[in-house]
Amino acid sequence: MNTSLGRLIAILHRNKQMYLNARLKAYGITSAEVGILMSLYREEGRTQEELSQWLHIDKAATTRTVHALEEKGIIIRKHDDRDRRCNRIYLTERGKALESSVVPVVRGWSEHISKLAGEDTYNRLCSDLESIFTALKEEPAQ
Amino acid sequence: MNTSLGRLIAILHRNKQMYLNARLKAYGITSAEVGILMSLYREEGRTQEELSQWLHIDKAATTRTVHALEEKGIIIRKHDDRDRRCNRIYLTERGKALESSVVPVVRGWSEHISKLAGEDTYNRLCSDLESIFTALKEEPAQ
DNA sequence: AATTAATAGTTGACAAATCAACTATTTTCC
DNA sequence: GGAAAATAGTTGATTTGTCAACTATTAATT
Repeated sequence: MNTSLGRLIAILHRNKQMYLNARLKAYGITSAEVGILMSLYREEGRTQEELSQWLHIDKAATTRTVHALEEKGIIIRKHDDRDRRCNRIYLTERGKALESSVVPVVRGWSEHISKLAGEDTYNRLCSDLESIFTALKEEPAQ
Repeated sequence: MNTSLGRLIAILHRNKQMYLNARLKAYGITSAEVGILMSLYREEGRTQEELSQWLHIDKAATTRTVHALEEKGIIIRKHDDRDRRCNRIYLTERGKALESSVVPVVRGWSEHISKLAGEDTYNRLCSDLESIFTALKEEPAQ
């Protein structure tokens, strides 16, 4: 085999980040913030811990990205009254309004890749990654 | 579809970095440096530009990673006499000696994923990514 | 009920990468 | 041959993320 999985994954990852950053700059949003936003568009009121788990990023990264979004007035943090350790994250009006701009850009990258790969290959790729991901989650601690 | 390609790619990418960093810490090598090293193990004497293109990273990132490897005495930079703009990168004895430690770790992650996915899925994933990658390279400027 | 464990979040130090602006060479082409 | 353009590399500012050590709060154990 000529090349390694790791290299290809890294290249694709960076390609995505550059694609998103270039197109979201106009809205003052970065690629890391998109992850949080997309998760909130599915379901508001998640805790930072839940966001970290969803995105598989360190909770410290979540803290910083959430703070940045709060500074920009896109989300607000509220203490959970039942468990005051938790911050629950909600979209502001401005955050909600951004959905119609942000989602198409995110979708745009997937479509871009889908066109390059062909739809069948793309779908197969997604489901293969999905099954790896599932196995990864069930794995005992490394 | 429940989840997005972008999210899965990012998660896999971070999983790889953590895997490598944890196992290469003992050798004083980081995941970014591995990319350069693996490329040099294939062929020494590449220029920074060639390394940047191989890894699809910014030339500024290459500069910094190459400098770090030089500091550690793992590689040396030599001006190309034909074209003095170029730095050609060579492994030191220490760099060469590291191959037998570094390569198995890198291979270890691929094997780890291969086990999780199953060999057939893994091979299919690699070839699908490869074809996307080929298309990406041939693409006109974004 | 009090101590101990675990969980959620924050902070500081660092690593990995981008972009933009810069220097130094080499190529092009008039 | 000399001006302009292209190429290779560097540097500074910024983003994205990890890890480790910390504070608060809640849950478990005795």
